[in-house]
Amino acid sequence: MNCMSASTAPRRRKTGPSIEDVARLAGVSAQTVSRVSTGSDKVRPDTRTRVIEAMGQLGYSPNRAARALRSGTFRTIGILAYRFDRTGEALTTQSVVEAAAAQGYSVTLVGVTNPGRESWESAAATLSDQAVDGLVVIRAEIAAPESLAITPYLPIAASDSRLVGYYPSVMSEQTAGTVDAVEYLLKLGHRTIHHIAGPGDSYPAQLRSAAWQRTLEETGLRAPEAKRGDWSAVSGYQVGRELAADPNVTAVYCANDEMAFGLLRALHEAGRSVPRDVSVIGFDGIALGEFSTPPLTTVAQDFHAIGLALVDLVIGQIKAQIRAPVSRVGVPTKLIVRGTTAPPPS
Amino acid sequence: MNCMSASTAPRRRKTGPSIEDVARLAGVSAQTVSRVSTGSDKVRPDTRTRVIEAMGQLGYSPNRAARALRSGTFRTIGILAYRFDRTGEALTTQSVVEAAAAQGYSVTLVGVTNPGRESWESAAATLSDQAVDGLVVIRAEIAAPESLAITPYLPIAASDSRLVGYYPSVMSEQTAGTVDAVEYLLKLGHRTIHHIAGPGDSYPAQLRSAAWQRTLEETGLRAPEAKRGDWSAVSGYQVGRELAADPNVTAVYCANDEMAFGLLRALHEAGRSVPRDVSVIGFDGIALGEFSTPPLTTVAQDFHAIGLALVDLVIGQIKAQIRAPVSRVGVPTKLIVRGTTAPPPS
DNA sequence: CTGAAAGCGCTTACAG
DNA sequence: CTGAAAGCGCTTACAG
Repeated sequence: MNCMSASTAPRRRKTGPSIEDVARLAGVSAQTVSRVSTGSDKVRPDTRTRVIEAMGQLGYSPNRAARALRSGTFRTIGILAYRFDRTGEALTTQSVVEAAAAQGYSVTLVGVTNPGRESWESAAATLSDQAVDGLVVIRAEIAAPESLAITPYLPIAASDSRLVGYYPSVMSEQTAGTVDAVEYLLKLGHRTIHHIAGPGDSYPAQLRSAAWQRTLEETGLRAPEAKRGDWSAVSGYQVGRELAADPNVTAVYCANDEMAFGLLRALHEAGRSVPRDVSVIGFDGIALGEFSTPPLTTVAQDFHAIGLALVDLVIGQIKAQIRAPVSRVGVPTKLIVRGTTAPPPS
Repeated sequence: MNCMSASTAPRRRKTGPSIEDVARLAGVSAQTVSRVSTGSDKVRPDTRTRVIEAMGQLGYSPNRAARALRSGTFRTIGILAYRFDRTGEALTTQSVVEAAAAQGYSVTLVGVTNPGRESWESAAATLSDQAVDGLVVIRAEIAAPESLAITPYLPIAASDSRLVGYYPSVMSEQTAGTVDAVEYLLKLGHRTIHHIAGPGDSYPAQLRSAAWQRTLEETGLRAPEAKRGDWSAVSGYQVGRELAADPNVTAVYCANDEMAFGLLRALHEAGRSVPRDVSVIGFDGIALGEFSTPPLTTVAQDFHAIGLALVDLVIGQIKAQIRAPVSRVGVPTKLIVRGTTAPPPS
């Protein structure tokens, strides 16, 4: 499993040059060095130049711990999530990192290893112990908003349906997105739309299911019984097999793209042609959706915009030194029509 | 795009109780409180209890900045990557977060917004300015290892082919994995194996291409000219169309799964049946690979094991207070045979 | 097992 | 525009 090769000389880690070292070399006070490194404008140009030269020569960079201790700010925001490796979380995290970096902030990941109540409390406890100035919560799958016991003064922004109404929030307009999908299928001529829902304890899943049902009912249709998956492609495949076996099924709205992938395979195996026999729409807009067979029609979320808004919301609060009022920013979804949708067989 | 609703009273953020407050309440010295919070065993049980009670009552948690400043350790490791939202990076990051948390470490993300030389230098500069005790570098796509100017005393572990030989490294055994894939196709009876390579400036891509070519040559075959993609499914689709148009092509080894997805679609559109007419193997083992049509045979990487090994390597160095010798841990890949491979048409 | 003192490396008032 | 002093909240020697 491994092989060792030549080595670097082991040595104790030494701490870098201090502000005093720079001050001495530049012939100024530590005070002035500090002003230069924080970007204050109250320094004479030639003094500044001398200091910057000394910094370069010594390879100085300010000790973040000392700076944080004194100034009371870490220039770091935390991301709290249940997992970081799924589509939504990963894309949002990437966007948060970029947006935060653009404003000079670092990002620390705060994971929750299991979704039980206890671990959320410990995550919250860890949080106050954390070196962050603010917090972004993304799809955290908590049991109850109250269990997220965050210090009342910590700036926070969430993208988690459960937390809407409790904290400043940024959410995709899932209901509108669902309506778009269902109405599109209806307009294509389908007599009813079946549904693969997400897990029952997921609030976004509930939202999408409710919107699907309501849209059908408002058109005077009775919603057929929904199948339920767990977001995974396997689960979409499993419940998809029942759907594929039912000749009355001509259109299915899936609560996410991965389950749609599973359904696509189930339909394929059952010899049902997509979109000739059955139309399928997913939700999320994952990159690979363009390369399913056929390419997946989907309701795409704009995770990039969500990350940006989240960072703006948190950094705004940090700068203003106040927790923002509870609010809700809605980010529009977009129906991307590709190859899995067509009129029903005549 | 948004709507505001009722508000929480805006208030200034206040700093929590200090160690002195706890000491006073518990009737001990700050010293003793410190011993309790750092888990020292030199405290009498009843004293400890009293202190813990006081901590709970006050909601005390130690100020990380002060602790870091005094002790010289942040209990944080940084992850340096070009992006965090692709399969490999996201899965490795998740694994690093879990493993780090298990040892009481937080994880800070250090992104590199563009892959040019300059930004790597600035990322490295930012790094010394960063509050981390050690660094994990994952698939960073740097131009040259030398451009990653890390303080020589910062503990580091990398999972980046370019960095092997420069830093302690953890890598999938890509060459062995490629050999497995190519030999499997050969054993199935294919007369030659075509190849969709990754981008030319990617070292992992070069490794996989070289291993593919060498394996063919060692069997006495001349390797056909490789097509080149950029890791994306679209690129796999584009070069895949040429492959699909060539009747001599019966087997293709793709440098990653996403390009394989693109190829699958190109073959499908060209009316070439998989695996009857053409066999396809990918690399990575993404979750959706099980749900392509047909399910994708692939060389899976164990990103979880990679993350674990990375964390062990870094934290080991932090604890030992030395930069580890340059080493290389190889993590085996695994050929997962699914539905895209079969003997060639007779 | 417990405590009084010093100091980690900065930035924040306060002078000049 | 620049500097001398104080102190952020802890932990690290050093005593006892």
